[in-house]
Amino acid sequence: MKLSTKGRYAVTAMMYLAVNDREGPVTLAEISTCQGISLSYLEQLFAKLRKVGLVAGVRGPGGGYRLGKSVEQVTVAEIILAVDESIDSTQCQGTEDCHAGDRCMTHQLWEDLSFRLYEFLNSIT
Amino acid sequence: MKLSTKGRYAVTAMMYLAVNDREGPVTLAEISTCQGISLSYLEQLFAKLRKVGLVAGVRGPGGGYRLGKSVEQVTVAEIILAVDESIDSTQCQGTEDCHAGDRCMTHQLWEDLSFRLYEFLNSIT
DNA sequence: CTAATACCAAGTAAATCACTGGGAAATAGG
DNA sequence: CCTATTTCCCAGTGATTTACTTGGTATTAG
Repeated sequence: MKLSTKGRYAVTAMMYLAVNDREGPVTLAEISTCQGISLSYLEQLFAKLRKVGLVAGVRGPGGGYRLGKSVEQVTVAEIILAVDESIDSTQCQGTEDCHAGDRCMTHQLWEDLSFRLYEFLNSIT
Repeated sequence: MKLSTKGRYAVTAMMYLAVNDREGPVTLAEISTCQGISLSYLEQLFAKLRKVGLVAGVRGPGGGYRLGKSVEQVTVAEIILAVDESIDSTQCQGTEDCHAGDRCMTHQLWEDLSFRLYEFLNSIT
């Protein structure tokens, strides 16, 4: 799980999409000028969002993007995982015991915390 | 607010420190072999942690690091903020209204979410 | 005195970030 | 059919960050 500007861009863009959904598809150019991100960078982010079905593209003039699911079904964690490829788990898993037979107690603690964070980020847009 | 491997390293290292605190200071070399991080990289992380008083170094043989505060007073958010320099806020703050007088509604939404995340990360080690 | 440790600084390959540029494909409106 | 608009696609690029390496200096227990 990762949380950087990239993920923030994706989340705010999705929020923008959710807010302005009823009036037809939303142009990437519009989001670009609003959020101050370059158009092509947004394209890359939305390519990933489209790949997991979070958004759907509508081509041609008057086109743009709309949400792929209903607003209630989209979680923040989902968006971030789609855009930021998640980081690998910890090393030293079970094989080597770190210190006096502690057996990576801290790693387990971290996994607990990580899971709680993930659960938290499943609060709806 | 940022959340990457760097922050995770710091948090797990602090956990390790908290667990093995009673038996004197903990060596960086020990943490290094346990977590699979290079010693000098750990030094850099602990330099930042020491700067904000989260840890205290003990020099000489038999030395190492111990916690700067009691365990209950250390929050995860604190550790991450000490290590990962936080990212700047959003652009377009109030000055330019994005679309049909929306006035950066999505940015406000993001700030709400960001604040809730921060509040959540103030759960003690 | 010596070894172990924290401290400090500079540099480095690799990855990632945010962006630029150039296009192809689809499609609404004329 | 033509054109403008938009999504889609791909390749490259400077800046920044990551995680590490190297080479030291300062402190102190034994």
